[in-house]
Amino acid sequence: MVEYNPYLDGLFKSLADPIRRDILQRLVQAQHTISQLAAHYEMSFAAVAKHLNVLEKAKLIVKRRKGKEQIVSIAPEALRDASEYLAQFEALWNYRLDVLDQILQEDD
Amino acid sequence: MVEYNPYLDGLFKSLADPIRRDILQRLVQAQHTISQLAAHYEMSFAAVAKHLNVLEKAKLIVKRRKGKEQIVSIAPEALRDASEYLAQFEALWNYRLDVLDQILQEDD
DNA sequence: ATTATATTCAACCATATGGTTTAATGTAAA
DNA sequence: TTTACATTAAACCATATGGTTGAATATAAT
Repeated sequence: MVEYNPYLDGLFKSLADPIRRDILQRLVQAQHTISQLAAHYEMSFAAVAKHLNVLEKAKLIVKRRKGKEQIVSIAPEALRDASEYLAQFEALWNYRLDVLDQILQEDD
Repeated sequence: MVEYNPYLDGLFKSLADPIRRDILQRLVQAQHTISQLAAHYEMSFAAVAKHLNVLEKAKLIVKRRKGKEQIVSIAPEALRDASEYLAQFEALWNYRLDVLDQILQEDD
């Protein structure tokens, strides 16, 4: 009955880290190279690169090479997937409230 | 510049686990006692209780005692918070596209 | 061809996470 | 007041995570 969806695992796991959310905030406004992103944080370059790998596996960002640099940009489809997953709860929840309403009306 | 929001950490971390997502799916349809929930999974009772603690800390569920049982229900506000956080990206993204449009039009 | 820059990879470490089992606690029922 | 049931807490274990440093690789610039 449990629908194992590793894609959602990676998506939400990515979003659970404040550094990764901050990276997404920057990327939604403009693309950056890996170095440019790394310069904003106090941790090592390698640590930021690891965060980017996590985001990339979750399909939240894409990288493309330009010369010796790598340009990182956001991939909003995954954000939408996460958003739609949550919206589905709201739909179920509203359905439940409707059913409750009907039951109450039947008491009249 | 990084907005450390531990509330979002807990929210998305909770959603990153398939068991916890499944629990939320069940709860959005009806409330359950802890035992009822635990009966659906192959892991130990204690493990399920731990998952519920994670969800409770994230404010995704609430428990209330009824006799010797504890009744678990969903707390949809937190789901909405997560949903709104993601929607904010979509807004920023659309803004960025608009700006891009304007720049292109200025070339005419 | 050498050197500098940007990135990736590997080894390592401390802590967090998700599971276990067993003991302790709170509440209801006999 | 025992006894049974539901839950919580504690101790423990294996693996994952997020960080480090240093070496290796890829591309550009001299």
